[in-house]
Formats: sequence, C-alpha cells, structure tokens
Amino acid sequence: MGRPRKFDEREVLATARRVFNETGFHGTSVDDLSRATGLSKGSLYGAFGDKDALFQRIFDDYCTSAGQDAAARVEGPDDEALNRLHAWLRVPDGHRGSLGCLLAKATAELAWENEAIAARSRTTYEILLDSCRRLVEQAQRAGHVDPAADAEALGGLVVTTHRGIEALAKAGVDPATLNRIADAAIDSIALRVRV
Amino acid sequence: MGRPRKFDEREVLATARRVFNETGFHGTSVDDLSRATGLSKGSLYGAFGDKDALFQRIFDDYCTSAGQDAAARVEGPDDEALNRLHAWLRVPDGHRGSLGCLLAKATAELAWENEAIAARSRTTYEILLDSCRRLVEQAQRAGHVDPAADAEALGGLVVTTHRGIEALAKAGVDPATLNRIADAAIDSIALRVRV
DNA sequence: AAGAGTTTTGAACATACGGTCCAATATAGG
DNA sequence: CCTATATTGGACCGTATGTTCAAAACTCTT
Repeated sequence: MGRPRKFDEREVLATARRVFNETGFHGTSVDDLSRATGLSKGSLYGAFGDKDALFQRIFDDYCTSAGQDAAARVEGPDDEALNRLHAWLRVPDGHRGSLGCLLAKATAELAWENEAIAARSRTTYEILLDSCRRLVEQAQRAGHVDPAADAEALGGLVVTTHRGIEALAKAGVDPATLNRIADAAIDSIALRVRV
Repeated sequence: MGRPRKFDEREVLATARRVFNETGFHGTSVDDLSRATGLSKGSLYGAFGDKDALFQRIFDDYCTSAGQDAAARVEGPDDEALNRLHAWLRVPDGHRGSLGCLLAKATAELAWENEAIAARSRTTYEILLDSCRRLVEQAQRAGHVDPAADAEALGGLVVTTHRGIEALAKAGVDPATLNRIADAAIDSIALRVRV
C-alpha cells in the first residue's frame, strides 16, 4: 500500500547511467540527474540514497551485466570462437560519439580515489580476461590458434585491444581505422596457426 | 622589473598536472591546486588564468610532449624497431597505482563535453598511430615483420594495446599479467615473419 | 469514510565552489 | 634611498552543490 511510484526504477537507472557515462561522476550534479530523469531531488534521495550510493548501484549493475555478457560470449561452438572475439572488437556501424563503457570511464575517473570502485573494476576485468582466455582456448581446440600459444596472454590482448579501441573512439579517431585494428588483432592471433 | 616570482612555473605546472591526473578535472578544486602547489588562488589566477585555462595549458603541454616522445621513438636502427615497440608497452617494474596518462584520463573524462579537448586528443592519437606505423615499417624492412602486412593497422594495434594495458593497470590488474600481454602483442606482430 | 503507509514535492539549508579584489610586501632600476 | 612594478595571501562575493525535511498527494485496507 502507500502512494505508488510514478516512475519505472529501471528506466531511471538507465537514464542516470547514460548521464554519468557522458559527463562523469564529478561532472554530473544531482540537478542534472533530476532534470534528466524527471524525478525531483527528494525522490531520487528517497529511492536511491545519496549520489554516491546511486552511482555505486549503477556501477555495480553495469559490472555484473558486463561480466554476464562476457560469460555468454564463451558459449558456442569452438570453430566460431574466433568470430565471436572478432565481433566483440568491431565498432558498430552507426557509431557516433561512442556510447562508451561505464567500466572504463569510472575506472579512469575514480579508481585512484575510490577503493570500492577500484576493487570492482579489477574483478570485472579479471572476469573479462578469463572469458577471453576461454575463447582463445576454444579457438585453439578448433585449430584456429597455435595450441602452444599462451591463451591467457592472447585473451588479454583481446581485452586490452577492446579497451584501447574504445579509448581512441572516444577521442574521435576514424571508426574505419579502428576496425582495421580489430581485424589486425584477430589476424595476429590467428596467424599463430601451425600450418 | 618589479617583484620577482617566488615559484618555478614548471614545478607548479608539474604539480598541478599530477593533481589533475589523480583526481580529474571536475574532481579537482582550485583550493586543491592551491594547497598542492603552495600558491594562493590569487597567484594561480595571476599566473595561469582560470581553472579551464590552466588545465588546457597543461593538457596541451602534455600532448605536445607525448607527440615528441612518439616521434623520438621512431629514431634508431630498423633492426631495433621491434624492441622499441616492446619497451614502450612494458609496464615499469616499480609500478604502483599507475602514474597514468593525462591524455587517456582527460579524453575519457572530457572529450564528450569539451570540443577543444576532443580535437587535441584526436590529433595526438593520430601522431601516436603514425609513429607506430613507422616503427612497424622499420621492423618490416629489418625482416622482423611480414612486409605484406598492413603496417598502419599493426601500428594501431600497438597503440590500442598500450592504451588498454594502462586502463587495466588503473584498475589494479597484476602488472605481470599486463607484461605478458605486452609480450604477446609483440610476438603476434613478429610472427608475421616470412620464414 | 477514515486511517495507515508511501511517495512526491518544493523549499530550505549549510557548505564548497570558482572567481575577484586589494592592501601589504618584495624587488629591480634610477 | 626612492620609485615603479610585480607578486602575494587572504578576505570576499555570488552561485551551485549535496542533502534534508515538513507538508501534500495518493492508494490500499478496514
């Protein structure tokens, strides 16, 4: 009972995430969030606590979801593993100004001063590294990658390449260039095939 | 004539850069800068203008220096080009908490909202890409990389790997892991040798 | 209809912020 | 020693910030 909520919590969180992702934590005021979500400041505080709690919540959700996505990418036949890695690296066609990854943005902005953010970032990256290692192992089993190669390092190379491509995309580097880099990364990994 | 300055401009700029690099632009107040540099706000404003001008100055200097460093890395004999690429990627031994790159931090935080920052970031990354392309071309001439490979894309792979390694370092990922990724990146590029 | 329980609202609050100003101070040249 | 000039450090201002709160609005139960 009680007065019902006028807003959809998931919608509000999605909007707040978008704003945080665009202007960062310190660059976003509670007024900005209030305006973007349509909720008054009082409602925001009532529903989510203070600004830090709201951000932490959004960041946690994002990391969880990123980890799940990574785990989901591992599922599938071995002989398509390389394609799945490739698809992950490619910049989407209609790419303008970059949606960007909250994990990257929050880590860059806050890891130094916020231990909770740093810890969550680290474990999330470790999940990504692990998923990519598994994908490389699949590609090895499929004969697409040298079975003697260090799967963990090669998987890591995919993760760093992904991060790097996004960083350059944020600076406005030509998407076509970035996609050729993605191709080169996969080619380099696949060239370790024993012919 | 008149009263001479009590501070060394370069020292102040270096300190301010460190602070900006740690807590970001929006996360750093003018009082923070004043405390860190030992200069009063009045002196800061007299010497460097407002907070935006100071940051832009520091960022410009950093980009210029990063571009020069990249250009300097190109100098040297062809048969050491691959080593120079490798050395650039390696994380320094005494690495704790990451010094980090102002270019990456500023781009992540501000590119979306600040056109001047975004433009400078883009041209700086293009200089980095160009330097790495030249280094790969050197390695090709030395016979360390397949001469038929796309040197621009392989050079880009080095840049994105570098960016990615730093992003993961910021999250606290084990430096040893990152160095194995750096090794893998160089190995992958070098494996394009025609034997 | 009345009451209990929630949420919304909009204003109020204290503080922190970026930015400005100025009297006091220190120095170089005349 | 004096004058001109630059720096200094702190007081000061208006605004924006994060946060709280009392009152109103609303739904469900009794």
